[in-house]
Amino acid sequence: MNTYSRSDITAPIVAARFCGPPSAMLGQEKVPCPNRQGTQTLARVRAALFPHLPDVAVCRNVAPLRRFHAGCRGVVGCGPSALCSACALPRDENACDDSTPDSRLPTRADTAIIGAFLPPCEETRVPDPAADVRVRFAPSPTGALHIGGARTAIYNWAFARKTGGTFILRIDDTDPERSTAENTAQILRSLRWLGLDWDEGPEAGGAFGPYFQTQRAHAYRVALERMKANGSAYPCFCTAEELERKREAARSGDGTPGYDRTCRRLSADDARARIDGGEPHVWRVAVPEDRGDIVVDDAVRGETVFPASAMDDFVLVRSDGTPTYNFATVVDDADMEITHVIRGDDHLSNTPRQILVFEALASPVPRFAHLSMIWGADGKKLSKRHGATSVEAFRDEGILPEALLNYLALLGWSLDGQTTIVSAETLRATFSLERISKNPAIFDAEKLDWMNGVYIRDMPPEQLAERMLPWLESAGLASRADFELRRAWFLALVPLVNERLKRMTEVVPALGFLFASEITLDPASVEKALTTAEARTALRGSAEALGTLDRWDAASIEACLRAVADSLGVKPKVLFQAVRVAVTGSTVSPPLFESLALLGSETARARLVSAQAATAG
RNA sequence: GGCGCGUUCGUCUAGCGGUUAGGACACCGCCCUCUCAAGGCGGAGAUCACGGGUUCGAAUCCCGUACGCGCUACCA
Repeated sequence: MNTYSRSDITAPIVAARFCGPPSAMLGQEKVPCPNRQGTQTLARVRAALFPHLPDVAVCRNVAPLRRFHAGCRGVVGCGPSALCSACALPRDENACDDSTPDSRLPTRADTAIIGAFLPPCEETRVPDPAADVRVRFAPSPTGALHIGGARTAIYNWAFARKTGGTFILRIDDTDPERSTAENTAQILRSLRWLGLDWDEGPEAGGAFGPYFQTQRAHAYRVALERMKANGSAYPCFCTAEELERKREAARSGDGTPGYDRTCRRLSADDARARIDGGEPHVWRVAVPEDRGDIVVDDAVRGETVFPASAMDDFVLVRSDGTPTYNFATVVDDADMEITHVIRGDDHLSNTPRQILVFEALASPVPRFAHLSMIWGADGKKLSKRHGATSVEAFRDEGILPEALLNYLALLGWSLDGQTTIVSAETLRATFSLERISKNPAIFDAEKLDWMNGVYIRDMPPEQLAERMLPWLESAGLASRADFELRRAWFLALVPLVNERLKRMTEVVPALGFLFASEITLDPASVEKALTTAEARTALRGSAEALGTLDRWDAASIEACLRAVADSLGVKPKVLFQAVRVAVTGSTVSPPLFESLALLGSETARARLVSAQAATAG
């Protein structure tokens, strides 16, 4: 492992590819690029604005904030990953710490502020979206991961895997009231349970962090500075009451609601004076006057056009300094170089607003793909009333992760219209944005159950046995030690149930009679199969005959019982049902002879006897 | 109110100008069978929301209408 310490920094000057005004340039040199073949042009620039810094160079369009050790504060834009440009050592997240910033080096905020004053770079990097896909799933930890979010995560993951891109997990925890660490933990757990792995994000690290919005305050500050500098953001001092009044007026008026841009007309001096005077204010985007209609080329919906006139100067930063959602996500997406935004339909109307911010930041606008919502069976928004909605609830109700993944993947996406069983492997090999459907979908729990059954049936026996154990354990019927001790016996359980289970929760009711020492006979079953004199005779005959068996296996038991039925003149079916109820407690059970074989001769005969006693009177 | 999105069997979907509108779940029937399942075979189920166009021809393209949903916050 490569280690790194602050003293390893030999040059106090941070260099990067330079594209600022020549007057600011102190020197220029071509150096070998540490990250790829060839050279890059480095420049040294006097940043007069930042006297506490040494000579600094930045390029605003070459991803100025990327790819350096967390503690290095370096700047570079050259290829994905590999070396830290400030120390030229391989990046190793764990070896760096960000706790003691070096005052000689520009902070991230500094570099970006400088960038804002520089003209656009001639060599704007044109990302090739096909070659370098970066997608993100950005849940808000205000609750458990629900199936809508899970589906969004699945699509993002599948798309990243299919394209060989990067899947990023980011936590949108800007709502301090409702965001909890436990929710975050649960979301990570749910994603992992589904088999989704992320390349960057919590517990995975990555060069574009931090991945929690609450830790990204500086990024929002920097972005706002840039927007202030290029005139795309302005302070607004209007009070809530004033705004409310304006909204009312607009709503009853010509039908173009939104902020009336009063404060946009303030002079710069005026605004500065009021800010300096401590007057509370928010920051708004200045939607360009000459901006034409905004078209969103959505991968799912095609081109949708939003009239620019409908865009008002919405708030970017609240009066308490925190960013609004539409600002924060864009800053994050821009900083993290997200190429494709795959998310819920409810954000489609926000997209033109966000595009405006991307443009103001001079960042490439990602491709969008908006997914339709998932509804409950009644066509209403999914809620507790519809039963399980969180991933963990499905887990607890005996749904297999691969089944939930499969079901959710097909709820809004199709491979070919025929295929219904899609493994994670085929998903990651075949997923495409083009085959996402536009229609909202209603969640069909019955189909999920069917699919779960398919996965249970198709599972290798050893694996099913293994997966059944936790359910038996939590019911107090078996233990791990038990399982290890009698592996063959547990394995033999599988064929009894694998064709009969829809959910893993059914394991215990289906197999309980094989574990419990005592069983209770289901009254309705007794009524149906045990009340006749014929049935009691059958039980007695069966108990006796089985006692003489020297081979205790399914075939022998079957032969024996058929012989008993024959000699007693009782219909085999009648005898079997009587025995079934006596031994399993119910008219519905796994196959009788196999069940008896696994139960053991002793217990089986004991139950036949006690059932006679129970029904005698 | 304004803007945007959506509408193919009960449900999920295929379809991208010419199909008997295909598949899956659920449902019904038959077969198999020691119960329940699973499996096999078959069936019913969609005037492609509605109304206009364009076209020789439209579920597919265009325009309206209806209904549903989203956004229109110093929510996310």
